[in-house]
Amino acid sequence: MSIQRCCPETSVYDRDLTEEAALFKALAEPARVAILATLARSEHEVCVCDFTSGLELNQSTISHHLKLLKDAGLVTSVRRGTWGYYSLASDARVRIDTALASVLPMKVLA
Amino acid sequence: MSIQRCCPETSVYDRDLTEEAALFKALAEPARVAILATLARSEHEVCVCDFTSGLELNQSTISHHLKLLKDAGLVTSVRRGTWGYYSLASDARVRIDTALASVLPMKVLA
DNA sequence: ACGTTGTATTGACAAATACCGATGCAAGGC
DNA sequence: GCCTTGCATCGGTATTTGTCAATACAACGT
Repeated sequence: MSIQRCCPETSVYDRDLTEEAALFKALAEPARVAILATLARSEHEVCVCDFTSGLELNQSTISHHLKLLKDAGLVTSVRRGTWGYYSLASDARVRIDTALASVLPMKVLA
Repeated sequence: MSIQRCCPETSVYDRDLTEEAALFKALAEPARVAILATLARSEHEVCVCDFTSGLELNQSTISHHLKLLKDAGLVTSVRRGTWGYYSLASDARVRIDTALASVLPMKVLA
């Protein structure tokens, strides 16, 4: 009988990935991806009022999601008068791509 | 007095993005990204026992995370004897890239 | 058959989080 | 000054989710 090893032992990837997970967590809600998708497609900054009228959520809930996105560094905000405007952070795409690459690196073709 | 409109009205992106959000939710936990990172870097399938010994989590917790990843379609599993082996789903990378592109489409350079 | 072993599942609990109503705040118009 | 308006924040509740202990299950060795 040969040795019935369970497997060619693999060591678990040990780099800390909490930052990457936190970034993905910001994307883990439909309302937030809808906000990001809107910002990514808009030429200009987007008024908060557009989100409160466009999303079927309470105004305070939308404010909450905007805050989470801002905390994640994915959006920036400006206040002009009583209105608030949000834009996609310039490095949002790069940061997500980088995080994704940390998890699933592209295979280098032989 | 000109009309003090808040903004050039922007409509919120209206396609349903719950699927994309669900996919990102699978990536929204350090343990799960560690599992994916391990699978992505392994030549072979990885034994569950490697995760239970490599991650500082209860065996049932790891089994739970593996299930979530499997439900998300990001990993596949095989049972061989009493051992279980997990692999990265072949389309995992593509599915995530596609989801990300749905949210943040690449800008087409003029 | 019986015990062992590796993994999945169940149940319970705690922590995190999404949601809303109410309130606070800052800016503008009167 | 006061009222209105747009947004943020606070407080509370309900849902989700991460975690573990205990148990179930399936395959193997004896």
